[in-house]
Parts: sequence; C-alpha cells; structure tokens
Amino acid sequence: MTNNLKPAHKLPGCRTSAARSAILQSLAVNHCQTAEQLMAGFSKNKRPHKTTIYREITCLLDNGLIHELNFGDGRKTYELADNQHHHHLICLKCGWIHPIFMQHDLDKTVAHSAKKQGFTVTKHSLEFFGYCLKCN
Amino acid sequence: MTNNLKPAHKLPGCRTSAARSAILQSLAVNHCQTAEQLMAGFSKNKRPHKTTIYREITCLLDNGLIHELNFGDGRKTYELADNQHHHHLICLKCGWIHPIFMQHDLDKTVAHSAKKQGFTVTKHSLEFFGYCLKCN
DNA sequence: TTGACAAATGCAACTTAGTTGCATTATAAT
DNA sequence: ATTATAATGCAACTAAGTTGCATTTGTCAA
Repeated sequence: MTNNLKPAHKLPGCRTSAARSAILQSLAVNHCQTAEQLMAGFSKNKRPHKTTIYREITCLLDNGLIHELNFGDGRKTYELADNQHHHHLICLKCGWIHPIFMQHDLDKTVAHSAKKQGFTVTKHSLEFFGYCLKCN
Repeated sequence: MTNNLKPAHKLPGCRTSAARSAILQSLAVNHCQTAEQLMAGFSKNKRPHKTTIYREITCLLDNGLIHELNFGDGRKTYELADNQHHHHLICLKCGWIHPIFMQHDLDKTVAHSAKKQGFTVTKHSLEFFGYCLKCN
C-alpha cells in the first residue's frame, strides 16, 4: 500500500516529503477530504503545521496529482487525480461523499453549442445533493 | 421595472427595505453576483454596510427569492430564483458567467440508481468551465 | 564524505469572506 | 401619536487560507 504510492511521491524539483506522502496515502483511503480533514488524519504528535498542509496541497495540485473540488459549503475538497472521471453524491446533512460513475457526453454536447458564442469548455462539475441512507 | 419588482419585496414578517429592493433589482440586471459585487452596485454615498448586505442575502435566501451558487473560487454567488432551471458557462480567466438552458434528466437518472444505496437526490449542480470569447 | 544550495517546515502575522452582539433608527400596525 | 419590532450601522470576532521569514533537512556535485 505504501510501496505503490512511493513513485508518485517523487515529483520533479521536489524532495520526498513526509507530509506529502501522508496526504496521498490518506486520500487513497478516504476519497474526498478537506484541508482540515487531512490535518485531522495525522496523529497529534506528528501533525504538520497547517501552513505545510496547504503548501503540500498546492504542490500536489500543481503537479496534477490531486484535484480540487468545491461542494458549496465554502471549503475546498481534494481527491486523487488518478481515478476515472466521476461525479459525487453529497449528503446535505452529514457530509457523506460518494463517487458515482455515469456515462454522459455533457461536455461534448455543451462544448458544441457554447462554441457558437465563442466559449470553449475545458471541464465541468456535476454534483448531486440529497440525503444518505442514515440521514434519510 | 421598479414597479413589477415591488410585490416581491414585500415579504411576510419583513418591512420594505431599500437594500433588499436594490439587491433584487441588481440581480435582475446582472444574473449572477457575489456579495462584494452587490456592494459595488451601490453608489458610494448610499451604499449600505456589508452587514446589511449579508443579512438581506440571508433574508432573501430564507424566503426563496434567490439561490446561492458556488463556482469553486471560494465566494458565494447569488441569482434570482424566479427563472427556469439552468446551468452556467463560467470563464476561468475573467469570471464571465452565462446561463445555459439544456434539457436533460440527470436528476431522475441518478435518483434511480442512487436510491439503491439509500440516497435521495434533492438537487444537483452542473457548471461548465472554460474560456469566453474575449479570453480565448 | 562533505559542503552547500534549495526544498521542506514551523511560526507569527496577515488577508478575505462572512458572522455576531449591541446600540440606534425608522416603518407600519394599532 | 404610540409602540413593537424590523432594518441598519459599527466594532469586534471567526474561519479558511496566505505570506514573510527564519530554521531544518534532503540531495546533488565535488
């Protein structure tokens, strides 16, 4: 588990970083996490400073290893970039987040009509909100 | 223009409010605006305090007159609730926002499969990011 | 193996968006 | 006209995230 993540930790122009490795491992276990949740994932005695967390997140974003998401609650959420394109179910009560895989060509469809007004679509965000099993 | 908005300004348990009327009028002209943009819409000499803006936004949300959106830049955006269901084109460079109307039954499709795991979909968010005519 | 440069880290102070408590003003129902 | 309560302003606060700077540490080249 640790081993197959190691290569990804080696980034060009970067050294190995305990915090960076830990963040990637944490995201491999828990699909979607905020900066705060990533912080909480460390045991208290070896928890890095919040500045470090935010800087490693920036580094991982710059290197395309993670994606930033925003579910409307004002916090940024992160997930590994190495998984296939998907969307999310998000519980409005408990914050439970679940990836869903569905086939669609929204991007293509919209790109076509958007182009008529000179707009080029590069990505989209599609999230479903509601109530999970426990909160229903 | 002012007249046909007036009735909407009368909210149960609320008095008429200059700030509230102005916010609704501003959103009628400019589809999507942040709290800061709404502030900027007032001429300097009769601009209400930011606390007032935020409180009026809360009031309008509570009464269902506006919707809150979040395009991932950390700011909340507001639009009138009295228009038909739509999504947005959002320019990543200049922040240009444009509503798009497209037919789809994503909500229904997903609601069906989500229900199998006990999740009830109540709403969804679908936004397209890219570059507008000017920024292309 | 060592030396040195740059990356990683920690800390304090700062920024930005938004919130809360409290005092004052003003609308509208009686 | 009186009065209750909504609307407003102001100051102080919170929460998420950022920046500057000093210190530590990993890694490359000699």
